[in-house]
Amino acid sequence: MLIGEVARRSGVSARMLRHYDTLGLVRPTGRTVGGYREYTPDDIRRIFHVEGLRSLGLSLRQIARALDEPRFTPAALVGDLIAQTEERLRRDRELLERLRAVDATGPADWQDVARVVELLRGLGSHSAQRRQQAILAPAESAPARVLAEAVLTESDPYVAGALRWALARAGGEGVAGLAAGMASDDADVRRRAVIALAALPGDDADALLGAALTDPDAATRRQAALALGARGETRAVPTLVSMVVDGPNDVDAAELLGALAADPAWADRIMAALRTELRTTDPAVRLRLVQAFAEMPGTVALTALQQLTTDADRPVALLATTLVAALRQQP
Amino acid sequence: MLIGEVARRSGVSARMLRHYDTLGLVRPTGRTVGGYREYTPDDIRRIFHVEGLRSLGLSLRQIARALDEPRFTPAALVGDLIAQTEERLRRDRELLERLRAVDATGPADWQDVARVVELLRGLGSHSAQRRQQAILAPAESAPARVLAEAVLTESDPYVAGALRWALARAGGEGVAGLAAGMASDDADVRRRAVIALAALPGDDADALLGAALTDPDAATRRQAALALGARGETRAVPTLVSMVVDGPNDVDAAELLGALAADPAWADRIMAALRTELRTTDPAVRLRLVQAFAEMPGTVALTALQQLTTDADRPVALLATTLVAALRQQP
DNA sequence: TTGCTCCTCACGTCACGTGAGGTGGC
DNA sequence: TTGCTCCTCACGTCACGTGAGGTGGC
Repeated sequence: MLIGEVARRSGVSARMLRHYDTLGLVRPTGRTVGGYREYTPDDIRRIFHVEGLRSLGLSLRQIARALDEPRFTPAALVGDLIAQTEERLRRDRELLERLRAVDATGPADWQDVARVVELLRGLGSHSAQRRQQAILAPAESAPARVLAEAVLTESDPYVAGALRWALARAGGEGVAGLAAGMASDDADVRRRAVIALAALPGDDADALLGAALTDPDAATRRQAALALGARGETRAVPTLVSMVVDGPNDVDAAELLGALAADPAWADRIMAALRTELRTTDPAVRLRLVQAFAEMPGTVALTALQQLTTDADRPVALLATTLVAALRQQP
Repeated sequence: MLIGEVARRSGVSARMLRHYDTLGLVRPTGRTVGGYREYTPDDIRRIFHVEGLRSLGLSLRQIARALDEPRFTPAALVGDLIAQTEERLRRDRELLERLRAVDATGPADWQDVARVVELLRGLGSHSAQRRQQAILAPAESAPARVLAEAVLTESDPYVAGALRWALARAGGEGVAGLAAGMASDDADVRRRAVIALAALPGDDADALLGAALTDPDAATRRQAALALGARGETRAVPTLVSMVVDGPNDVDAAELLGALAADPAWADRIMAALRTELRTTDPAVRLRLVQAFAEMPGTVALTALQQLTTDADRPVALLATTLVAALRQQP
């Protein structure tokens, strides 16, 4: 069979078949009188053989060895090819991430692109100091989306602080980026998103924080409650009350409850909730609740604490007495 | 700054810096008297600029355009780069799959490798006929692992049949491959795995089929019960009974229950289960149960059906009468 | 004689690495 | 004078595509 027909049947170009011939990879068994290459069925099988190995990513030289040196066994080479392919996949995944981040900022010119790439490079550094610099360096504010992505994975507290600052300054797209973080399976990521959202204004941020009150992770719920409480959102009250009961951040929670109790209607509800919790017998919990009473607006706090000065629970009565005295000293 | 120091600081080789110069990409602003390239801080910034764009996968010529033609805006090119990277990722993922499949067969020589590649190519064809051919062609039996993977995704019933046949012939690793399929989130894949397991002998296959009795997908559970019932496994009884009640494959299920009832102890249990179900008022269910009675061993069936000839439910009584007559005719 | 197929030789691609052979500045 | 750095020119890599210029067989 002449080279043209072989090319048509095998899908390998005539040029490549001549190249295989030059390399000694597939030598046609015969030539016509006119010097035309003549391929036998065996030659053609060899061509398919070669194409099969090529589809695994072997180079032509590797294939030549594979076909001619019986000693050259597949085991090691296939392993190498797997490792190389995995490495290429890893790099390409990283590249795609960078490209998507750049694309998301909608750059107007290549100057913008270069800035985002540099920011990403800085944020991807292993040195916390480099990350700091990358955040603080840009003259204009960095793209909010990129900062939002970074704040979701930043574990260094100072760098995270800088990121939140830059994010608040950048405005706009930041909330959307953090919303993606709220959908993460990783509780740490959700918690970081909540902390960053706390610093961003707007109804969208409010809504996301509200949703975070029912987060499966307790620390995330607490951060959301603190953020909402600070924004004067009474939705946070039940979580804040449970924070007083459970301990972590109880002082902050109590302070926010006191502020929310400035509204008399809410003062009643909050006091009722705290009194219900006081029925427990856990002494530590009762003491935290008494301290929370002291954060309530003046009269409310005094009335409640005075009743407790005669409580059967001795430490509670003592603490209440002390707090009443302290409150009376402050005009 | 001379080229050597620039190379050291930027990480770009001196050779590449000269190359950038030739391309006009980064031309050092000055030359010393001796003709040495002299880079200014601005030149160096430009080098970093170039490296940034290179990290996005732009070619040197694209970078040259990007830096010199203000009209050449990023939007389209970045989109193209994303598309190209996605395409490369897709190809590399496919390649990795092929390489892993080849590696898993532990080929002794390149002849083996080529055979597996050809089999994979055939199994990946869009034509069902090609897939058939690929399965039936190999002189030695094809690697079981590859066949197992293929049977999990094969939707053509004839090709799937050929695959199961080849798999049973190949033996060995097939069960392991199907076990992976049992862990799939896709109910279709699990069902195909169960059907293929049904044709493979051994305790491992038994165990997997047993586990499939509690599969979330009803069709998968039914296939598992039919397979286990056919192997004489009484574990399948509850599912087989519910198949008689629910309808699909009720005739097959009843037949298998009849066979399992050859053991008198199990005959009692099966009859008890069927009688319990007979308390329903659904006429179709009752008729299916009556028909199932007829599959029980001789005396057991006759006794049960005779009682039902006087059932208050008219169609049930008629069917029972007919079946009693039919059973009496067969010696 | 006219298309068509085939031949060999050779250049271009892309981002470099690696010399060879020579020179400038401490 | 001796290293060191720099210079230009040029070849090699890898798997091809694309001519140019020429020839064989229907």
